[in-house]
Amino acid sequence: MNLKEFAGRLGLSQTTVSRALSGYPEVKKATRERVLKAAAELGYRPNTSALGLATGRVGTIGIVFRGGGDFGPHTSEFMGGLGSRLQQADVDILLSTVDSREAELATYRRLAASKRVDAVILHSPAVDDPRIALLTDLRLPFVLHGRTETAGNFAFLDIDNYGAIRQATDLLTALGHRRIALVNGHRGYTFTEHRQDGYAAALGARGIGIDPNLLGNGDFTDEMGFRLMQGFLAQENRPTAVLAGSMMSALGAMRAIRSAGMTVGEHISLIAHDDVFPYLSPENLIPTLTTTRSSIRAAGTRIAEMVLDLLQGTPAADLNEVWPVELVMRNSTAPPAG
Amino acid sequence: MNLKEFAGRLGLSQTTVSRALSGYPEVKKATRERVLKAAAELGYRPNTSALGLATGRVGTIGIVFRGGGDFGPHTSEFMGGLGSRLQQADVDILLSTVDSREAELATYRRLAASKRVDAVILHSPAVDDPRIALLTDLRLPFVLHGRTETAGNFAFLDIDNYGAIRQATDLLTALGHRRIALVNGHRGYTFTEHRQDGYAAALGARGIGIDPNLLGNGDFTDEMGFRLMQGFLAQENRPTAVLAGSMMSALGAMRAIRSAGMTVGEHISLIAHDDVFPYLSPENLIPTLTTTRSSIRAAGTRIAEMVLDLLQGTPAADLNEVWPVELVMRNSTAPPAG
DNA sequence: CTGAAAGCGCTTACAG
DNA sequence: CTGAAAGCGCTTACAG
Repeated sequence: MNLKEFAGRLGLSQTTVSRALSGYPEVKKATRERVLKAAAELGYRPNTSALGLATGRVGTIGIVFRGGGDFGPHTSEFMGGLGSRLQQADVDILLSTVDSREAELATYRRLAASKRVDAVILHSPAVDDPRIALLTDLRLPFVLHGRTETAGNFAFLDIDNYGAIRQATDLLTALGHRRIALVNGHRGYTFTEHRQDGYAAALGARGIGIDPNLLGNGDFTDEMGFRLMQGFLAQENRPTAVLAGSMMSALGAMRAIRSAGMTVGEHISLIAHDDVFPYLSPENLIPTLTTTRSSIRAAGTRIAEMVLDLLQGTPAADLNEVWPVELVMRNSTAPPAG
Repeated sequence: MNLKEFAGRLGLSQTTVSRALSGYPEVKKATRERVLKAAAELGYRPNTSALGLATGRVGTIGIVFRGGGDFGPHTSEFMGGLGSRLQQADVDILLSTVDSREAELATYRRLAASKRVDAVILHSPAVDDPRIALLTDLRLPFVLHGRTETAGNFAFLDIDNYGAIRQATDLLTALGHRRIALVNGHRGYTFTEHRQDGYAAALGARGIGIDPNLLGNGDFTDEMGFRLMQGFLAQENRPTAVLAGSMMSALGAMRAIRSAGMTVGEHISLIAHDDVFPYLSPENLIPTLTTTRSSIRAAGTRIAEMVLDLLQGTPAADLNEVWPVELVMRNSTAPPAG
């Protein structure tokens, strides 16, 4: 059923019905109520394409993922938060999958040219990220999950990765550890660099140099945590503590430690970064895990609000947030053994 | 830039340009090539809303998730497969998040009434699922991931959950196990029931009765696997083997077994269903895990093809597939301990 | 407070 | 092989 038919049934003009539905003030209260009631009863909804053509707004926010690796548990949590908040505003998410960085850029061009979305969410920023310039150029509004050094003012929400790892490393050095391994993300991403900076600063404060053999980079997966940890343990001068970039990496690291016949929280201390997965709690591991904690789902929710604000006209420069990260001590951290 | 401007630059009518872009045969080859080249150079793309209005097709497939629980690692893998295939056809995914079953039904009504999507993907079907009737009624094309007993012919892709668990249970009984626990999904879902049926059939074939105390239902999470397994182990007459519904449940079950001072593949045999997570391989666990294996990502890819076929006019009745599940023996299964 | 009509940017029968 | 024009279903200045 279209507007014409719907208005016809009510004996009103399309104009009045449209205004009643959009909550314009000029419509008599009784008329509006009648229209709203009928719309609910008959299930009338404006055609999205027509609405998009007429207003230039389509009620959709885009997000692009790289097909394979990107689509992990972190993404799920983030999308859960993002989606549930957007849904309250009747905004949907348009999800595009791409195979490469070039394809990602091409997708933003496509989305902008075809006016398929009102804004996009950017994620996993690199220190120097070409997407910022592209989107600015395309005049496609966006909110960045993370930060970048790229100039320009734009909306973003990041967590304090530097502070998180700085705190965690400080705890370990305070306990007496001097050989601390870091299971980090891929080089070049802002969060990876910030974490390494926090690590370096904490070690520097204790006069401990950085041993490149204790630095590992890779996906935040069980598999990669296992492999990197095995590598650390195979070294002559093995670490007495590890910082794991995610709960997944931590699971892998714990397996590697156990298979080497050692015990977490006794022979090796472990601190993990916890994005708060409802199905994988550090409280439930054995031993319970000391973590740096920040909910990625909450970040998704907040970013949804930020993008809605942006579309309402809030200046991007007013939509910048950096969230602190909490260090939660549990049983996986102890002074170095003997 | 819109069609009018773009056509103007080329000195052609909108009609001809539109036809060239859509690959209509009536356009002279030289003209078409000139148009295509210019479109690529100038980045011209038809406005999606206008295109949707004119053709009734919007190039978008919808999928609805329940905000909290639905959005787990299984979803990620599925979406990865779905998205990468749809992207090749320049089709995007519209993702809606809801809080309840009622809200999900309301969302399909909204999507249909506002013509926001060309089709939807349905997932997690219940044995008797009201969504089938609703979508049929709304004439919104759909492909179901899973099966249901509901009448009507519609497109679906499911895996043979019955056969998977039947095989797995047969292996355990053949090894001599008689007390076998089942960590299953929530009751009412088709896959849960099919799995339980396969389990019951295998036990029945050996004359073993079903002990309700060995049946557990819940989310496929580490947490739930841990809790259910703890419950099984706390029983007087504890099981000697367990079937875990997912790799996540298996991780939790393994932790529970270890914390009870027992060893998987020695004191307790374990078979997990593996949806093939790239970051969590049964080969890498200790011991390596015997699994029933079926890639949920591959299912997503295939469902993408099915929905594209459906929109091309393939009858839904021709789009029904049930995939076999492979049993892969590794080291977590052994005869019951003395 | 309400309505007739132009316009958003396409596609596609119809005419040539 | 190409084009002028109607039509898809809305919103919104403009007029009353």
